Amino acid sequence: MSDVAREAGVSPMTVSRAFKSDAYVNDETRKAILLAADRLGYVMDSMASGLSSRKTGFVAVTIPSINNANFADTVRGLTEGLQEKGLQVLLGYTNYNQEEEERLVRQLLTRRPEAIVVTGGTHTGKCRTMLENAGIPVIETWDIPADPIDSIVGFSNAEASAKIVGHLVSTGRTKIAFLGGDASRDTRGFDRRRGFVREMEARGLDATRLVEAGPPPISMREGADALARLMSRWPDTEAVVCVSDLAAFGAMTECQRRGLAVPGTIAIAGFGAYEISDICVPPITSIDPHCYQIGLLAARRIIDLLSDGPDSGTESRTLVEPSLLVRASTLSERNP
Amino acid sequence: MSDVAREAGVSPMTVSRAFKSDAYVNDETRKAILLAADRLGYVMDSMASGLSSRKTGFVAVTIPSINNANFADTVRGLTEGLQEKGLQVLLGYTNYNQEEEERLVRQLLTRRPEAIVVTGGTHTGKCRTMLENAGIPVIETWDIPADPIDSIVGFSNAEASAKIVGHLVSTGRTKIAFLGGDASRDTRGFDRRRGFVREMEARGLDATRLVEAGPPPISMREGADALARLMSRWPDTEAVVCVSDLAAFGAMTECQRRGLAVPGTIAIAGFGAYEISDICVPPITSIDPHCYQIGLLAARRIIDLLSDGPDSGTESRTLVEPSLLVRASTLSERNP
DNA sequence: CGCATTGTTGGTATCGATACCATTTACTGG
DNA sequence: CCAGTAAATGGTATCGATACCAACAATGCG
Repeated sequence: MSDVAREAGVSPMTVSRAFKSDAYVNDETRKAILLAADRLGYVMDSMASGLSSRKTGFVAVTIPSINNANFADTVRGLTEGLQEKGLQVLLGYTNYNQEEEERLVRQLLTRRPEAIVVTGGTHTGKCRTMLENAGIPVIETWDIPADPIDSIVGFSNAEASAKIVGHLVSTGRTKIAFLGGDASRDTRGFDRRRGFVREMEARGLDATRLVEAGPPPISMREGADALARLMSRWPDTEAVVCVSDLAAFGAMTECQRRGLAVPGTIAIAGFGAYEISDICVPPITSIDPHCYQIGLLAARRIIDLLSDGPDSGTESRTLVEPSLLVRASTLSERNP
Repeated sequence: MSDVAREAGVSPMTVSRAFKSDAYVNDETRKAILLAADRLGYVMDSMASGLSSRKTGFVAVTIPSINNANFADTVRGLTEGLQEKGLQVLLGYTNYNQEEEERLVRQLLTRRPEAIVVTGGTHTGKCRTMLENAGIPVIETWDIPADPIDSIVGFSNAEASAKIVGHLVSTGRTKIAFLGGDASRDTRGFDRRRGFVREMEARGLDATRLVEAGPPPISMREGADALARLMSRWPDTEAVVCVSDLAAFGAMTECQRRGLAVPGTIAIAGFGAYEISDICVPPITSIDPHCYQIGLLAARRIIDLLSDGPDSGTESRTLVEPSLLVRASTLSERNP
């Protein structure tokens, strides 16, 4: 920076100001400085800037998997929402593993982010403590934790399942199964299953047709395999609620291979509004959790918190209502 | 850090060493220091550490889109390959836009990464200059640029297409179309198209059946729409090579809707070895570019360059050979 | 026993920027 | 004509760590 200052014939302090947009600098001076910087190929050092100003411009974000279009959409919403304020997303993924999340959060906090966004509301004790003591806004997303750390931007996974059950029952089906992952690791998947069981029982229906497809993420292949197991154990199943569209699509391909008509013999519903569920034949009924919107709202919340001080007036619980997308895979039996 | 030093009864310098794994510190002293740090809830400041040691621990990575399983796999490979050396990926995406890439690279360089990985070998002039002058290893991936900036880890998109053409011709098909994106933006997609045209012409076949599906990324829906246009213009088409599996799957669903048998009436091939092409019915012939491997090899290359000095002996061109995955969607007409 | 070596710790300058305060100049209004 | 204010710039301390050198104890060897 002092090289640039020398080149432009000003003090380093003025160069520093020229790179901030808001400061008092003469327009011509600034122009000359930026030109000099360009000549020398100088680019600012945000690390040093952050150390001095105590603003790194980072927002840390953790997601379970980078290879998942839903979380990717949330990250897009975050990135785009934060861009206008010059904030940059620092991304990490946990592989659906809470110990990994703890390690990751520790690593991310060493970068002194100005806020942190985590997926889900269940963490190890140490991880929670670190988040609580970090002294920055913490946003939990994709869930509605009973005891939030700070702010949340999410929806009820359980109610989303209930919504699907309601829809399936309204089409005249009662022998309904749930196809999901191991309970222990994917807490959101588990919530969906819990919502399924609760709603089935509330309607006096059998809620024991539960198939486990393995640890998350559930692949299409695992969805297909799980459907095979489901049909061999409960051959009279009329509908299956899947933990995600990927599992649902896999399950549907298995039906095709077995000659089971969808939705004639069995109805299939998914979760996530992935593109595939919209375009496959038949298209699959799904829940749109509005992933991009979650990211955008989290970004807005962060911007509010960072500008208005930590106890901004707005509600710290931002709820997003998932939408049910009824498609051909669950058309009424009477109206196929 | 000096708080921790006081708590543990040592100097700040010793605390600093206790947090590095390689330094001379008495085991008991270290244990006491880590305990004290835990009591105080202290986490290191990597930003300050990086400023002082001139090692930020960042490796910058740019990909066209975060919402793409192929690039996500490459990022996974990078992340996992770099983890053991304590290097952290700093990710950004360009939306398939070179101006955006330039902006992004500038932003990333302000974070003083120790190396940078970019997707593709085509950049704006300024972007290229910035990369050349950054003074860090630069890895271009997913391509084989004619004039690389530094190292490359990639494969020939054109040859991958040629391989598919060869396979289709070997099944007895000659009226083959290419379904891809606008040439201007997706350079890798354009290379695949170029490879297609070259190989068709080399075999004396008509290489004019080219359908454009819009700017990248090409969605499944766009693949379906493009197939519709293809069939209305050239109804006798026997096979279609798609720029990606997503477009290919979309195209196949359109065939299902139109009652065109795959592979009986028309064969379909994709690119990318996405899970969907393996599990859909029929499964779709594809090219596996070994995305994860690309990331892993790039990580290895970076580790080599950072440890052995900038002119390490190993070849700076690391080539990955894409594999052709022959599946039912292109089964021979004679043998359906 | 002296001296080199190894293990362990501490002190000081420094990384590259900004916060904060001081200073200079130009301009306004009474 | 001068105090008062705003615009523009400069100087110094500092953010939180590490590099580098120095110091000292314990150990081993001839």
